[in-house]
Amino acid sequence: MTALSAVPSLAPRALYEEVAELIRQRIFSRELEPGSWIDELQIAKAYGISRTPLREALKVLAAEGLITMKVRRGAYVTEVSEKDLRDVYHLLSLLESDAAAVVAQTASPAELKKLQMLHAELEAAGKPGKEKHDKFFQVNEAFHMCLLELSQNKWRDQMVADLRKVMKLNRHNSLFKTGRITESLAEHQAIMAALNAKDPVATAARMREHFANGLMAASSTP
Amino acid sequence: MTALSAVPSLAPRALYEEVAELIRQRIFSRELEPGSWIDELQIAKAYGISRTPLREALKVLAAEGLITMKVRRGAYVTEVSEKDLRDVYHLLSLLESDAAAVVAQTASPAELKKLQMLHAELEAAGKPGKEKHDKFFQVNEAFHMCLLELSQNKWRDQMVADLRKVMKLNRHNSLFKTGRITESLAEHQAIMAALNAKDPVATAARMREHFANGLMAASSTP
DNA sequence: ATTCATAATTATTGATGCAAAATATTGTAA
DNA sequence: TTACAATATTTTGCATCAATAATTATGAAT
Repeated sequence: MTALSAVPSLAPRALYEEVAELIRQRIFSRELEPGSWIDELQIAKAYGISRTPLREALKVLAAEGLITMKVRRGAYVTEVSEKDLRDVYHLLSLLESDAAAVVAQTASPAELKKLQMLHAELEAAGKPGKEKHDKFFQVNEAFHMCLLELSQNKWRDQMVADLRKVMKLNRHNSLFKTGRITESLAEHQAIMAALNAKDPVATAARMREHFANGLMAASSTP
Repeated sequence: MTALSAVPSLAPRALYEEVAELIRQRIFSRELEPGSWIDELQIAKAYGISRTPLREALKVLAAEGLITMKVRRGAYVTEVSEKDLRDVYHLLSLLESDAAAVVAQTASPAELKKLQMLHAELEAAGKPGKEKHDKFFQVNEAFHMCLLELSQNKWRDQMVADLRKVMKLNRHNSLFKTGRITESLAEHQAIMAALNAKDPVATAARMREHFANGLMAASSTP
């Protein structure tokens, strides 16, 4: 679902956006390690572009928190501490559980069905034996993002998206953790049940539990 | 050669940062109105700078949500709808009440004293007769920001700061509203009491009420 | 007179060049 | 040999320049 091959006629993105996405992926894949310096000249040359759009892309990534700008010293991939990770996780829990409560109150039958379908897709992707973990994580993110969108608050969408990007900076990240697939599916199941019951308080509680468990899994593993 | 006063302060900021701050202020003062197009050439000429740092500044402001970039159409000051305002307010309430709960649990006596002093300053600034509303709003923001900082989550600090900037885009903004000074002081008093009692649940509840009242005041006034 | 097409103007976007600043290197002296 | 200073190189940051895309204006044809 990368927008790298986006149709230019329908979704014309500026070059700095494209470059930002490319660097994002290089950061997530840890090709660019946290703490490392970003060589503007080298990257510009590698991509065959000038430094101008590259520098604009770096500003965008800095605003997202993925890189840190130091005056007269250039751009560095952000290093996230254990505390940073906990802090960001706490905020994700807060924002997403609130969003889930909103959806429990406002979702139409069709919207609930859409979530149910994504959940089914998630269960299929999480079947033991299958080793398509990428698919699981992708659908998992789609589920969370769908819930977010249904809560109809674009400002929260943006914040959660940014926070999730920061989470991806960390190698030991429960959002990407294997081995918690079964538990995660059960928790999603509980969330869906609360949503179908249109119980905002229970939905928020289930979502908070989902995050709390994820955090425990992340911190218990070195 | 620049028209900007390049004061070499202790924390030297890049030109694009300075320019971003200047444009921020022009947006807050409504010199640049929401929806209006930002003339790069004119501003660059007015500030006596080139368009390169200006464009980087615009990228920063776009990330904050203050301006919106349209492909091949330049930058526009963001227009916030009534719904946007409610959405942002909702998030501020969520984030700040959670922060308050954290502070209720963790604040040291010295930190509580610092908050108490800011509260006293706020009461002094809000005394009827005095017409220094600017002072009141300034101390009010300082109080909220101090609480935020005490909750020790820089990511939340950043998000709240950005959201508050978006709030400032709106003219009818309860965060700046006069006439609610007395009520606001009483609510702050209640928050302080809950903080001193080290009761996180009550503190969060008082903070939520504070925001709910602020929203009502904002929406009831045209 | 209205509509469509083409040209011209205008504004955004990307490239290149230059100066200032910070770091690395080398040389000298103690 | 080590420490300090001066020089050289690297790199950021800003300015200027060129090209591309879009909008507006103008003209012709129906």
